[in-house]
Amino acid sequence: MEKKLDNSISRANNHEEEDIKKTLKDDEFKSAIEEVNEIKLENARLKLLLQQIEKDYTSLQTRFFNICQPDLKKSGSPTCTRENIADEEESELVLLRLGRSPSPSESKKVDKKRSYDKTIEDYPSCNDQSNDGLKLGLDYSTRISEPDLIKPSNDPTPGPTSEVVKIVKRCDDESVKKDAGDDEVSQPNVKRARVSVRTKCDYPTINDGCQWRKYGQKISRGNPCPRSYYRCSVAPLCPVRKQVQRCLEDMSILITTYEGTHNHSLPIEATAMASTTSAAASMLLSGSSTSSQISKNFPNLTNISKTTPLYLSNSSSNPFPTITLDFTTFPTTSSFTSFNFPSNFQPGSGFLSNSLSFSSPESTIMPKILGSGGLNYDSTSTLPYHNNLINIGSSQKQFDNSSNKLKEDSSQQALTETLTKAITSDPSFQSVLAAAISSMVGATKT
DNA sequence: CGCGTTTGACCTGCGC
DNA sequence: GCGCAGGTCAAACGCG
Repeated sequence: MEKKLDNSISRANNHEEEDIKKTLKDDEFKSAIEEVNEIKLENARLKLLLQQIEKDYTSLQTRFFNICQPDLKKSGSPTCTRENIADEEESELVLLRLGRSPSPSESKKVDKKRSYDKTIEDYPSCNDQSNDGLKLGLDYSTRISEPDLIKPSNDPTPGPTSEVVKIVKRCDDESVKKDAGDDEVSQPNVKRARVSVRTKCDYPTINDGCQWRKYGQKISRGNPCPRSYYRCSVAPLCPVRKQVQRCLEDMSILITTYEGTHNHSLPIEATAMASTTSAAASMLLSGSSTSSQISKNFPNLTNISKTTPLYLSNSSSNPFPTITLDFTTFPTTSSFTSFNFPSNFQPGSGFLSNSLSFSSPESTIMPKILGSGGLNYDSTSTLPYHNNLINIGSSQKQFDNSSNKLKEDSSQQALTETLTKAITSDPSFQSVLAAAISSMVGATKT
């Protein structure tokens, strides 16, 4: 009897406990839900705050850089730290390298020069090319099969377009030896690459967006037109130089030869030309580690320069590898808005023969290009380095008039795959594409 | 007055 | 070693 009572009592107690537990759990659950909701709200607030901070940060970066740039230019003493500059560049700027960096000997020379020239150490933000700022690296290494190297240059068949890129490559054995003895053995040619640009221009010089200061003029042998020497005046220590000379055969043609690497951020409007010359220089240098290697890779280049009209009057004595870009079909009057890589690069020479055509500055928006199929890289070609056409811009003539029109109908996925394949398989394409993108970014920003 | 251009002198590398 | 040619320097000059 007692047992029964005990059992009933204990049962009642258990029941009570369960009820209590249940209510407690409900309360906990409710409070937990409330807590979670609060956290969610807080999270949303924080997200908004973070977005606001990011926005402020970006705008401050822009303002800060705008303030820093004139300071750099005027006083020559940077008012911003290297980290700041790097951060600024990362968000705002494209640092373009033409493939030349000051050699130690040049640095010494600079030290001896004019009093207002500060030492490179005084100029960390300009000097340090390995900083973390956003740079447009245009390095590329060729993958040429041995038969290609040996392939003779007996067939200087011009490319499909009438525009001619004359690749003038002189590999003076002496300079090669000298370069090999240099401190910068790893990139002996890099600092000597020159890009010559031929344009029809009525003005004394083309407006490439950069600021230049004339420091000399000389009448060179074989051309009565004086050659003018310009230095980049954007930064006091910028080693980039350009020579401007009228073409002897056609006075309306202006030959502008760029040499060196901008060690500073470039104005947006200067990126188009700088990226073009960078890409050209990269193609010229083509990843060969030594001058002799380049000489071996491109045995036909001397023949090309001899068999085609050559407008570098000093080409015979020019010890630097020079690539000449012919833009004479695009009259260049005020600014350099269109440029073209003609397509007569000889596959056997190690240069890819892609034709890069930017025909309109106003349609240079990357998503549009990718989305519209305006950019076409035919990866199905049996010769992946031969006659591939890249057509970027609003003008669809080239695109429509060729069999490439079929590509318009291909699916977006196929296009993406093709692009991916093209980009990953061809380093040259990467460098050209990088130049294209940077110039387009510049065009869209302006 | 500051900045850019002009121009003759000088430096350097290369070929003979 | 010498001469030539390309490239650079720096004082003079001009312009706004």
